[in-house]
Amino acid sequence: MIASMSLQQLQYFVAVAEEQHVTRAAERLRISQPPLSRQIQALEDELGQPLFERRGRGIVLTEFGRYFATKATAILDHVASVVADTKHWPR
Amino acid sequence: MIASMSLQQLQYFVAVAEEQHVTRAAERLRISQPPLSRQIQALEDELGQPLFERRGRGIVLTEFGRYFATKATAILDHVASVVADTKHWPR
DNA sequence: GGCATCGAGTCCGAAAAGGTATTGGACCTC
DNA sequence: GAGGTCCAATACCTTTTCGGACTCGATGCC
Repeated sequence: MIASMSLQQLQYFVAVAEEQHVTRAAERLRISQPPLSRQIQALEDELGQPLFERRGRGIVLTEFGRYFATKATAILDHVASVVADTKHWPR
Repeated sequence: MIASMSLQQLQYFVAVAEEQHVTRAAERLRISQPPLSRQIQALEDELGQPLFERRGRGIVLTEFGRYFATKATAILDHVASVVADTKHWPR
């Protein structure tokens, strides 16, 4: 079992990582800021280490966060390509 | 956006595909049979085509189902390897 | 026909996700 | 250095989703 990690969490995380800004990412994702903050925290709990440094005003990716962002992006790309492939079935 | 497909759905589907039996898969997944049937239906709805043929007693993978099972397994393996990698951070 | 098997349908309770309002800390300006 | 602003975190509540118990309908077996 893959713990409880979800694709949605990965999408949320990548959005925040790209924006480097929770509130802007929330707008992009069309949800409000608090649930997004909570999902990021939940993901950090699952991974056992922080993805962002909290800095009074704003957040910054940790080194681990940058590493994980590339992994998360790869997974999402993989899923997207599978979904795209299934559109062309039967081939 | 990757629609609403979830890793859990993929895990559920792969379990059913391997068992070729919803009730047994449900036992393996430690959930009851009705929610599992519903998740499979939801996945079929998202994909727009059936993964199994219903045969009064039991189910059988469609050709598309077999194809998608390989894709789903690959995604889950990918995710599992990423999770495993993160355990070894920093490296 | 009678019975066992198995997935689907129904209904309800539990858990998870999302929203609004607010707080607390940090930076900036004057 | 006090006030204002920005931004994420927290508290609290609502809504949606997920899971469980029970049942039904269909099928295969004797």
